[in-house]
Amino acid sequence: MANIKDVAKKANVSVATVSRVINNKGYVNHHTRSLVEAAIKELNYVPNEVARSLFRKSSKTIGIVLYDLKNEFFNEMISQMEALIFKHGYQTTICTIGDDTEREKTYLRMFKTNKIAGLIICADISPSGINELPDIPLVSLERLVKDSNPSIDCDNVMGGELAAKKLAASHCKHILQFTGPLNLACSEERSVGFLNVLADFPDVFVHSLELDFNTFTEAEISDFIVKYPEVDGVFAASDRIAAVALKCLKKAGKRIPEDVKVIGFDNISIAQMTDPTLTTISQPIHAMSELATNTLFKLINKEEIDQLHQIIPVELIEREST
Amino acid sequence: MANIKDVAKKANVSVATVSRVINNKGYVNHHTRSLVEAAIKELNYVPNEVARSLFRKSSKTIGIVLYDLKNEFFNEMISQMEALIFKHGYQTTICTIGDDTEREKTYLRMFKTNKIAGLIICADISPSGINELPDIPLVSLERLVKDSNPSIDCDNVMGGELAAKKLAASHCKHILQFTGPLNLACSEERSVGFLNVLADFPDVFVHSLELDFNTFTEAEISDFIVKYPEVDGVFAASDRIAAVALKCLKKAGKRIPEDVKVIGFDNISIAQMTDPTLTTISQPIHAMSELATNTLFKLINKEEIDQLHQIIPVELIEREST
DNA sequence: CTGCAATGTGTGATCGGTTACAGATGCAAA
DNA sequence: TTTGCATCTGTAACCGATCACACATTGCAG
Repeated sequence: MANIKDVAKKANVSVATVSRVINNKGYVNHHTRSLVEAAIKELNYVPNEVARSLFRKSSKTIGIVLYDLKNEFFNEMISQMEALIFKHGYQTTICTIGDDTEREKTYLRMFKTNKIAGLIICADISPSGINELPDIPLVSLERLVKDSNPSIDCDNVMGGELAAKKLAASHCKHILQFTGPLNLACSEERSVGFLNVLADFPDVFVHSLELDFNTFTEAEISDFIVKYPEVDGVFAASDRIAAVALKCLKKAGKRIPEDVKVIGFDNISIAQMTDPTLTTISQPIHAMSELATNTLFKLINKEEIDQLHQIIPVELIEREST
Repeated sequence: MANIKDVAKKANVSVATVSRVINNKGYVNHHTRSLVEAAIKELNYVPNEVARSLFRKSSKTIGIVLYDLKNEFFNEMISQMEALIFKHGYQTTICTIGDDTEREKTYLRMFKTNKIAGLIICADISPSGINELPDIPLVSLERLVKDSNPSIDCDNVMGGELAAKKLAASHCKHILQFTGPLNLACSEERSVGFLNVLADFPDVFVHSLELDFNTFTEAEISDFIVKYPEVDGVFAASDRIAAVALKCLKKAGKRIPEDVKVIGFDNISIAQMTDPTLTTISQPIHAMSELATNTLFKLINKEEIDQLHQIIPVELIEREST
């Protein structure tokens, strides 16, 4: 592959001049410029980004840190962000950390030594991981990392409230709530919003079961459901949980929505494939991804950020299950 | 951040010696080594990968090219591959190209200038894109790119055959087949295998509808289904299509599996969330991802590859829908 | 005691760019 | 005529590593 020296030689100029042409920076005589451009074309020259990154001390890549890639919700997010990152002329590198702090540490080190330009974090970083965070622009999405970094979250409390209002308005009296892990802010907030609203309805009973978003089983859900045969309303912290609950309820002989109303959370595609389709709280994935990406690039370009912590409203999408 | 010179200065040695220590290469006196190691620890030094990449003319990153990120099947693949790539000490960068050849071209150029070490392609590359492919180790997964590159595919023909045998054994006579785009080898092969087997059953009728994996609609499917009220078997080229077909059949008053047997393809998580759960052809995602990644690293390390084009057998997973 | 191999270390070129600085030219204003 | 500024271009340092090569020193066989 041709390099800048080859181009300079072919065009009979110095490498500095070639550099000026390709970066459109500084003075270059019109005629010289066309000579250089001809040489570039002829040699099919493209500048070596690695060399540029070395000098710049920053490579044009953005890292996205995730718990895993198995959640459609996060996939949708990456998809949006990758498109925007590309538009800015950057590469996207992904990294899943799961619960492996060793891996988390290694990945964060890798990002550091690879001089990535920015980081979007949609995962819980361990305390030791926080110390390893590279000193580069960083925004957190759906999971607050550090108070000093910009964050984008959906209004989880509002989501819980909307679900509660809906079930209350449908005269549900015996409600089962399937929460996510309550040590996660998002799960906790959904539950708080939900319970707060229902506290105003003294004749409504709520029973909650805490589940792991990824490893919950059908048995856990169905065992819980059989304990409460009088159930007439369900709120689940994710559509996946809701879909499984729906199935268990049907197996238990319940008709949806006549006997039991079901509300999920996320509005992923599964919500439209269940039978009946699932009423759910929709997180504005597109808006959130865009905000996260744009905020990151503002940081990178040292532009002013109007609001450090942003909370995006959610929406209740009504379908057949209520 | 400290660099190799700082370490050299602190340890009172030359940069070459430091380099020898961190790369464990060449002769280094035991005592000198510990001096250097102490300096490294004290300065919290980590080598700059960008500088290394520049010299090596290759960065430790692997690119994965996809059509998009909205398919759970491919997400599962990326997930597996990312884990393996990480184990090899490499980064993973992802790139979705959709049908945008301009974007495809830009991304491939980016990979070239960023000196990525290898490429895994799970998407259809346009003819012009083929010319832009960087001259680096490359394997194609689920989509043959060039005959000269290693490829890994599942046995789509076998998948079609298994489905056909199952439906035939269940005495289905009026079968609807929903294929993927027939210009894609994978869709075509599934259909060929399916029809080949059924050709031996003169009393079986098959009607086929070609769908796009991503943009198919419920209306398309339901319109097709109402045309054939005598339907008693369905084979879909993906679980998503099968899930929607299942729903349409139920709406049309069919009982599954009593009236109609349904078989999908992929064995993604949706297949277990439908009601009834979906019988499907399982692609060994794990084995395929592992093979693809390992083959790529064999290429990178210039090891021998035993078989250029590999075809992995599939398996029929029987659930409630048959 | 010599010679050669193994061990240990440093110098400087190199990877492929960017850019500070210096030097040259031309032209307008003083 | 001199000064000053804008335009244009090249030289060389620099980004942070690797490694070929040169040059010691040491140990051991002959």
